[in-house]
Amino acid sequence: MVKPDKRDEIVRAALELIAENGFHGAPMAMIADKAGVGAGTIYRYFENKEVLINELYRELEQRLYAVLMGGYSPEKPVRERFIHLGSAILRYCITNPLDFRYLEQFHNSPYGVVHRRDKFFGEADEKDIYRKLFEEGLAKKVIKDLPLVVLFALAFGRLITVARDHILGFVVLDEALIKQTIAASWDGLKR
Amino acid sequence: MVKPDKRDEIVRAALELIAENGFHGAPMAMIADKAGVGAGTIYRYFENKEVLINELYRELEQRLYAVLMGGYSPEKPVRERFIHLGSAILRYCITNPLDFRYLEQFHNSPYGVVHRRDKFFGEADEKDIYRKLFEEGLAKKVIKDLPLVVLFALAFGRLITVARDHILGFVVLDEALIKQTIAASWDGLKR
DNA sequence: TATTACAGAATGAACGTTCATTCTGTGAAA
DNA sequence: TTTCACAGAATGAACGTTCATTCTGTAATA
Repeated sequence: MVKPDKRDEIVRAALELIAENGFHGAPMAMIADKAGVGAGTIYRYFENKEVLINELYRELEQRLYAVLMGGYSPEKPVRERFIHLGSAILRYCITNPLDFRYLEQFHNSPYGVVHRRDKFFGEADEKDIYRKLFEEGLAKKVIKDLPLVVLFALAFGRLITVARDHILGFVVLDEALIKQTIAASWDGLKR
Repeated sequence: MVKPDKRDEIVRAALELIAENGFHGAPMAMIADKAGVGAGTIYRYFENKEVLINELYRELEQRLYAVLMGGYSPEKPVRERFIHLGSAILRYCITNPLDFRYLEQFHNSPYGVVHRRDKFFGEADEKDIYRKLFEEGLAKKVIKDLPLVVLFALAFGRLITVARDHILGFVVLDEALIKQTIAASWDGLKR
């Protein structure tokens, strides 16, 4: 009975508003307006704002995961896989600036910290390809002997920063620059 | 007539609350309470909340700048200077977690984006030692030929990420690990 | 006494959420 | 085919709360 297109409209509106104005620049009334829906209607689909925010995050996370896995071959060398993942992330962020901005907002909010803490102390996730990749790199001694968390920060912390600069208009990332950036990132990791 | 110690208390309370709970977890009434001051009193020292937030940011920026410049010798080789700056930043963030968290909150808020945009399109700042350092590195061909913004992201984006992980308790950064992290960061930059 | 600094109560705008009501589409009855 | 009854989807005005800011009376200072 529940038509999914209303739900979709709500999610899309929330994504757009939150990505552009932050959580506090996106009141429920405004989201409803943009979705072409009554304010109360949102609550037929989401228990409250927090649930909406978390559900949207999970959807984006899944989309990103699908993109990362596209063309990913676990049997290739560590370096190649690293470059594959790095390029995929950068490209995704650049072609989906709204998604990227939303993910950033989320990660830099209390929601994000809780989420990360849960992940960190929780069971190893089957989906956690980074962890696997780095652990293999460590075992094969092709990357520096540093804690996983530090490796992750070194590798991707910088990429995210570059993506943000692109979206804010401080650089224009073309194909060549993406390649060079990822290569530089790898240089920091490899032994 | 205006006693500066009240102002100081207000600033200190704001720093602590905002660093720990974000801008929206730090209502003016709570800041006043923590500062041991009436809510209205804040407005004798700061026109409004935004002004308070920006002023606090500028104070922290200056403190950080002073730390970075301590023992900095512009005549030393690029690599050494890079390592000096990187270690100084990391150490500052680690020993002043409140400052660090505040700066992060700021940078990830609309205030921060405006601030950065102004800086980017404004005149070259005399205080901008990174720019000078990287420009010199480029001229002397010791670092990769990439846009300044990308170099900056590669170099420090990751350090910030590592610092956050430390503060959130995901790694413990000891002296050795700091050294290794900075070294890895340099490896990504050098030609 | 006149002036300034201050605390905290008062104010009003903005927000998330609720709920009484209206709308819409479907299936039964005629 | 037309009419009617009904379920449940949708609505938006209203509510209670929270917050930044302003107002007001009081105490300290000069």
